[in-house]
Amino acid sequence: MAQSRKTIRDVATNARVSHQTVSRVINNSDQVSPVTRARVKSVIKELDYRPHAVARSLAIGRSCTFVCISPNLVDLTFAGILEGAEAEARGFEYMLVSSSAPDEDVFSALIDQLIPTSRVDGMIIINPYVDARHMLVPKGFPVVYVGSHSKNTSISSVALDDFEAGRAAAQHLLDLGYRKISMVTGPQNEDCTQDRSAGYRYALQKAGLPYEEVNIRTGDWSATSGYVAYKSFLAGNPQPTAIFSQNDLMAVGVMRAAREENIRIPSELSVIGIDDIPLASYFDPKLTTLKQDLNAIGREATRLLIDSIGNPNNQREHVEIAPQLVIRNSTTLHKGGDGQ
Amino acid sequence: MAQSRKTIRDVATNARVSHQTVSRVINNSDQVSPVTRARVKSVIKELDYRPHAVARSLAIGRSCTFVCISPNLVDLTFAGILEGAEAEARGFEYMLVSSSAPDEDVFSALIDQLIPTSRVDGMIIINPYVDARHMLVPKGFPVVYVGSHSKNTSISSVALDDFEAGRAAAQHLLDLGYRKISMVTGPQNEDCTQDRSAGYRYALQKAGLPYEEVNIRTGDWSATSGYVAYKSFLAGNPQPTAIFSQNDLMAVGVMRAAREENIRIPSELSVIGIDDIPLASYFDPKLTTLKQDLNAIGREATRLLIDSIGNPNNQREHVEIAPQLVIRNSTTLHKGGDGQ
DNA sequence: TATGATAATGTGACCGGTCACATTATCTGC
DNA sequence: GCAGATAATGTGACCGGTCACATTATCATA
Repeated sequence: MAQSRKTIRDVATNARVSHQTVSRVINNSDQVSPVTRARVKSVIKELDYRPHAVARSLAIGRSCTFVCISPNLVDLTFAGILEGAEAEARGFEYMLVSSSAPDEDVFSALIDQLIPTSRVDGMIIINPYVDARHMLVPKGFPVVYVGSHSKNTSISSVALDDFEAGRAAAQHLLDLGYRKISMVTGPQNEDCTQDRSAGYRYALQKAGLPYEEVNIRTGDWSATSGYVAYKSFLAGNPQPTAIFSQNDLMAVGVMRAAREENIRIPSELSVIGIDDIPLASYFDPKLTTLKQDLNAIGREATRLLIDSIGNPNNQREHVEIAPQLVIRNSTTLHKGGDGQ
Repeated sequence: MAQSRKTIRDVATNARVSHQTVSRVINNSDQVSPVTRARVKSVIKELDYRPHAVARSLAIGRSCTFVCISPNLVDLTFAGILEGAEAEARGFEYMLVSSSAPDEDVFSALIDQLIPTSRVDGMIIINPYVDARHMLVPKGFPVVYVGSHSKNTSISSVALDDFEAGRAAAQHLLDLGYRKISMVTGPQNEDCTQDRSAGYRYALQKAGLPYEEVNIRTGDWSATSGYVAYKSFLAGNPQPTAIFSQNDLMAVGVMRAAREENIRIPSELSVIGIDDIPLASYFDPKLTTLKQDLNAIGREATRLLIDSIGNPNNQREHVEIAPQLVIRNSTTLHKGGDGQ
């Protein structure tokens, strides 16, 4: 009863034209007379014909699909980027699909399933240097990195302006009168950790303050690691009065640890993060932070990918998205003397 | 220089067999002699031949790809489900791609881009009743719903055991001695809201307590709506002493609002949520909640989808994943007399 | 009216696999 | 030693589009 899928040739027969003419109508070629076009279009509607994307991909040699691979999906940062990238891709008539690769092995398997098999035309990699994954992409395949500078001249990348975020965070605390500013960083091997640290260092230097290792702790972006970092600060002397956490999650961990020690925030300890996670204003106190426009980052990534497919030989581009200071209640004026 | 893609026929020529024999080797048919198989395999390796997934899809008429569409990606609940579904699909040699559809229009566009074009073989829809999206899927196309009972006998679904979650949450508060238990619900038109409410009602009834509208507020799952709900409770009398929030986010909003009113949690107000969001133990106090195993829900969704493709005529299945009570610090024994 | 340019349409091969079926080689039993 | 079964392999069409090129219709110009 229910006849099988309609093809371009069914339409052709019904419209008394060749299959090629139908193809022209579908692709809006101007090589078709108005009357023929109308007739074909009406048959298409009548038969409820839909072009077969897979067949088209095979014929033109492109899948019109991008993939975005992130280390996981539950990190809100990644999810926000993904949404932006997806929306932008839709506008270019590309599909964006996403997959997560918790480790190098899964990543490698995904690459193998997607690239040599021609399933995707391009790829957005979030955090390419989290492990050796950037090594696994076939040379020459269109790729855009998100969250890291690409160290490869032929690959574009987008990221938060991490240097500026680090600088602005430190500067905010300096502006409030703190002279000793502690910092909890992300993993040291990640670009954004290094850049945020460099910004922090720059702000201190400009203020004539020394950069001291004793004020630094390394975390792994998790709230738990922020918690641990704060406990570790307590072992030192003097106690921190202002902490710049390189992301909000760790800042949340810091605040929890401080509460357990009965340290009041912000009166005894100012805390600033980076990200502006959705729940930032639901913690106690509401978290001061540098917002990153994840959606913009995602959109930009797609744009760069489309660019690099259009002009394979053009120069790589590195785009940085400006952070935005959001002052809430976890930072306040330093009132305990002149600090350190 | 760089010659183009190797095909099955290139391999055939080099191995001095027909293309069909190569195809047999690739698909592990037992109709190939060991010696031929070895020869073909070695040529495959030598030429670094990779099968073209798109061509294969066209030939066999299936794409071996599923899509999971959620209202957005930034909701951690959805992301967790996605991760589970993705991992399970990989095991079945299916790809799972994900896309988000904020509204009915985008959803409809996605459907059109994916289904009639044969890009995907099946679909997981998270929150199919959030708007009219469940109406938009072509009849007969393999679909699994997540987060709602399917009202359609031919569609399988997976969800948290929402009734049980509602019951257990209310029961936990009853066990602590509360007799008046307020509730903040999700949108009334959603299945899971109704089921969680029914569970709550059941627990009250079993305890011989009346169900009173005055103790109920409707939210939209957002922290903000929990905040608003609590403020609204304050307008009533007597003040709530125990609140069951149908998700953690709204519970967080309730806690923030309570703090603003200098209501101490849990001594003056016990709060319980549902979800166990990753940050649940970083709020102050740490949130008592009913954990839902998102990963399991996702895995189950994929399994059901594969089932329904394998046996198109079999009965639909509705799977419920049990919640798990996680007691933290936002609930405590009722000590103000016997309550209401 | 013949000529060439242009617009509109048609033809068949092709993308890279798989399928159904045909063919050939090998083995078994009588 | 040969029929018949079975294993191993080959052949060509096909999935549903697009591409390059061929053909025909239409028109302006000399």
